[in-house]
Amino acid sequence: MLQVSFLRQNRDLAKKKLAIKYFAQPDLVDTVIDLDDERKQLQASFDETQAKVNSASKEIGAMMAKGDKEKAEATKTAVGEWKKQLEPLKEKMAQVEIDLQNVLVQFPNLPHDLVPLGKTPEENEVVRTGGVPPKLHAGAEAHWDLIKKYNLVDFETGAKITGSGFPLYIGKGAKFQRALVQYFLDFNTAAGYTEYLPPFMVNAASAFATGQLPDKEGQMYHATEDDFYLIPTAEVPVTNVFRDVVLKETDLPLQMTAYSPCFRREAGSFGKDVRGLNRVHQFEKVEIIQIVHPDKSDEVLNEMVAHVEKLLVSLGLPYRVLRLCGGDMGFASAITYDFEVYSAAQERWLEVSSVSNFQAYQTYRMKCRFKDGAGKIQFAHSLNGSSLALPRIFAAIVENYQTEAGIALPKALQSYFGAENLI
RNA sequence: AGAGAGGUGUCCGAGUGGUUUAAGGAGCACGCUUGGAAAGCGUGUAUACGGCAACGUAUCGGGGGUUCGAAUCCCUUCCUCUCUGCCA
Repeated sequence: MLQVSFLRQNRDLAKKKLAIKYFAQPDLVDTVIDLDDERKQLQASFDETQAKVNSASKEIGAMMAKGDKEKAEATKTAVGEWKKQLEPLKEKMAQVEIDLQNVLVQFPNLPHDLVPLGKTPEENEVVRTGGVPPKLHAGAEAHWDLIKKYNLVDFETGAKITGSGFPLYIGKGAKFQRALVQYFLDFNTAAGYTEYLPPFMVNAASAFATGQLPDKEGQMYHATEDDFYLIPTAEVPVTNVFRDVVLKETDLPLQMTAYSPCFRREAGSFGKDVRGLNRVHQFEKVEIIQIVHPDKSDEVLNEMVAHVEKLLVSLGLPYRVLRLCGGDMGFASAITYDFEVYSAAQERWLEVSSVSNFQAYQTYRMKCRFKDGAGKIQFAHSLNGSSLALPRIFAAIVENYQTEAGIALPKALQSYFGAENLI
């Protein structure tokens, strides 16, 4: 959520930046400031009247103590009049605050200065490329054929149990998932991240704090009986650990990593890119999350990108790093780097990680603050990234490491899987 | 799931309608004292909004209500603990 004070001081800049994100109603910036002016005025007159009520009430107490009943009754009548004035003020103030909030939550985060202009994924900027695409043997297959051939994943039975997009991993396929999760978590904790295993359902307050509500309401599975949401990423529960918390400056940076299944309805993504493991409703992911000093978030973002890059290099997968353009970036992000790995058999790039700096967008929403050296309370910055999402990594490894005899494994994974080859 | 007890500041903890402007204690910070430290003494020690400021308003888990006045009474909801039940 953007801060009113910031919009007030940077009205034109905010509009310009919102345009980079293709936000349709830049004039809502003016609406916010107008509503805030109204709120201030209302509060001033409310406070003034309430102050009179409060001090008169105290006087009544003193009069009663002295036994001056008549005077007390007269004061009561006067207070009654003020309270009548208070009622409409209170209602109006509540309404203005709701209106203000409703407008404010519509704003996406403002893009960082480094964010390239552009609307579509084609306009994302390739920052760098690494690794070498393997030369596959003739007759190399896409992962959806390989997993069937070797009985690693059964989509049909998953569909029977739940529905389409809920894969059933079997045998070595299941064990490989476990190996990947273990490897990723170890890799992250070795770099200083603390491991968390969070709840996989969250309440509405948590979903709101990280920006899933109200923006992505329809993208989450909702257990209506208890009003819980199945998490679309571990970012939601783990970032919310620090909701309504005032940290010490020395607590920063906080580095967390968490494994979780992720549940996404993917409403509206028909047809394209849905084959095999490319897009599913439930998948496994290991996430990294940091809460840092605002002066440090640019630097930390680069560190996190380098960390994920190192992980991909260790898997021997060809990859590229993209800096997302304004139109392709997420709602809450100020700047995002996507990692894509090259799937040799599909001959295309698959997104496997997304690393973002949210700056104070989430922390302001969820009131995650810290007390600086001068004793001043400031909003921290939050960042997160996948390290990594499993299905597409699974797909890429299966495809890129296939041989005529079976499927090999990256060295780093062999001890985790307990064999040199997957098949 | 049922019955009961609770939820107060950084922490412990008092407080069943009116100098509570949330007692008292601990911790922490600063000062005095000291050769140095401890003890002792003094001062300070939540957040948000409004205001240049003085200050005002709100907040005793959340929401709502009664009252001139609510931490205190009522309703509702969430959470914690104890017992019972069920269960991995």
